[in-house]
Amino acid sequence: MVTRDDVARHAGVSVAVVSYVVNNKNNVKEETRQKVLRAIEELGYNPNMAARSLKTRKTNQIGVLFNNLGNSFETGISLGLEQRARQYDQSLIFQTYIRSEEHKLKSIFSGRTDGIILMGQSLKPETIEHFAKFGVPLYSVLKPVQDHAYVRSIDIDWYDAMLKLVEHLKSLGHHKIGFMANAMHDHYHHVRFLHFRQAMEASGLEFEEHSLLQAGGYLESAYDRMSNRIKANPKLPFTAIVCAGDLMAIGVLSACKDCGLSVPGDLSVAGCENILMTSHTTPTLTTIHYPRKEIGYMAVDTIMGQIHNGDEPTDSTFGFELMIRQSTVKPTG
Amino acid sequence: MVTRDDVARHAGVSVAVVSYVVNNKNNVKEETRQKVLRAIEELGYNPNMAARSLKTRKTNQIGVLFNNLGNSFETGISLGLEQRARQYDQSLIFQTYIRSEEHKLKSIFSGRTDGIILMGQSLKPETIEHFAKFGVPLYSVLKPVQDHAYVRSIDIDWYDAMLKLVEHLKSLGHHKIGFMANAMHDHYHHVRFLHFRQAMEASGLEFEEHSLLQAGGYLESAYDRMSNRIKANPKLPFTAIVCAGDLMAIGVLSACKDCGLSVPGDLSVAGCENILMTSHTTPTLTTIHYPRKEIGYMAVDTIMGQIHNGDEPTDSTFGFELMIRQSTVKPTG
DNA sequence: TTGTAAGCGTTATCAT
DNA sequence: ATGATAACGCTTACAA
Repeated sequence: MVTRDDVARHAGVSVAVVSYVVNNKNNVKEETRQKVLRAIEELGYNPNMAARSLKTRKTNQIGVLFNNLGNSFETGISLGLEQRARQYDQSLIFQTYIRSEEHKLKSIFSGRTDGIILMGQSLKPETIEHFAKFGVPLYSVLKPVQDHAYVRSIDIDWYDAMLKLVEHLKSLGHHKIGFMANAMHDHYHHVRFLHFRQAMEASGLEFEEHSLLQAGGYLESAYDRMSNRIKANPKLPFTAIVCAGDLMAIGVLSACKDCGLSVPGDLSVAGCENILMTSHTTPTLTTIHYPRKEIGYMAVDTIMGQIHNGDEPTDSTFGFELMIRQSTVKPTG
Repeated sequence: MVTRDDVARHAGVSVAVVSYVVNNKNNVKEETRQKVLRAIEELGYNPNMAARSLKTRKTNQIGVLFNNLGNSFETGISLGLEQRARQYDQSLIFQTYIRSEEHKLKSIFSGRTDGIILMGQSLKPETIEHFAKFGVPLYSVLKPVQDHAYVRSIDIDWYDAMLKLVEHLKSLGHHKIGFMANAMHDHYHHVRFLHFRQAMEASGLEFEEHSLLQAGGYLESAYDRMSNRIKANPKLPFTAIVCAGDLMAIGVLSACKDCGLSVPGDLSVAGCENILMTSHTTPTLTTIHYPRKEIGYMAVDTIMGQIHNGDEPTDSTFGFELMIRQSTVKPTG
């Protein structure tokens, strides 16, 4: 490892001068600067980030808490996060969130990160307050189920989105609409479910508890859940189903195909995210466009404001769009 | 921020003792240990990782170089990396690799990472030698196009895989086989392409240059490329096409559908990765199963061996499996 | 069993 | 314009 001392010695200046050059201070004679730059070049010197962080109390790293790296909805958001973070010269340090290991986050991120971006997780108050105490900003993409004063978020207006989707289905003639979501109560799908129910009510439609299908994870579990449901009783209590995640909707599509249920003939299916795949399924999938990249950008902008300017973040919502495609049509009969 | 000094003062012991306790040294009286633990608890203390890294010269962070966070093949590998890294208590710091910004990696990772896992990138020799000089191990999932003595890799045997795939198509009666890949010459698709050509030759089939379709990125660009190709001349010079990436294959499927070309009736299509989606397309996709998670595990195991035991890594290959599904059948006519 | 103190590679204050 | 030097929070001989 080449240190600043080595550079200083090599260039025949003091360690301070090397720092000045590295940090672009304007108080260094051009000649000296060149000498130092040459030394840096010759030795292949790069400042040690750990040492720098220790001294400056800035890490230039932002933590990102995933739920599932394999979910293209979440990676789509990260794509936005990553691009924007790069512009700020910030590195992202990714962690998959596992509730039973939540306490580890405190040590993992200690002195490692200037702020943390969540993806809808409802952290334990104790954890949140730990970070609050040490002034580490938390900001969430996707509104967490459990609200906490220290964690503001950016999301779309799910109530409005669900209302549009439900109204769309209703206008086609659907009155019995099912819903499929991740079973975890603190999962971000829960927010979608709550708003779906409200939208149903506002539309004068009744939602029946047995029309809620819970599936553990993503595509495969949705496929299994739907297949089993159909096999148990091919007569479904709804003519359309909304899936909290697009991957789930694709699993449902696939299950219907394999079980001989025609979509959209026998059942209309809708998703909630507009991941790329949804325009390439057969049939193409009606869904809500979630502006992943833009929201990723805004999340980074916001947390950077918190970190560098001490901005007080607020909850904000971003526009969505209802994408009507082939998977939703008038119910038969 | 609570420091070790605060804890020491609060517990009425010296700073060293706090360190002993934190690092589970066995030379601390049980009573003192309890006192310290209580102080840690009460103050909400967590060791500052930056400071610890500086002293111990271990960061417990591993860099991961992505090409595209939006590609589920790559995120599938990361899923394996992440899971295994967690077991070693290592954090992953993700960077999207951009060739024109490659030099930045040196500073970004300086003092930040104990090793770096690549995903098939051919780094510039200068960059590789920089990390070699400072003893930062580099290890690649996916064999890079450009070989370098310092960068060993784990991958499947692409020649064998392509041979199996080509033989499968040949046995169905295909003699003209097209190939679609990312155009970048240093992209990991290139490795697949080279082995495909060898496999064609070994199978006694001729590969014609105009049967190589290059598409920039992933699903959408593959879709565009294929659509344009069909529109330009619906009579394709091949009866089957192998796509270097599954997402590309899905794009091709979609393009064929939209252009009125039937798969597998008019054209057989195969992929190379077996991402989850490939078993849910219409038709389901013949592809090569790439054991992403297992390879991710092994990559972490290997680099941990390099980091902690100074192991000399070697190139290794992992088993694959040919997944024959609906998208490849006997050519008509 | 516990404490003292040096040092990891920086930055930043204060002299010069 | 440049140079000493004291932190930053931690680990680890070595001393007590």
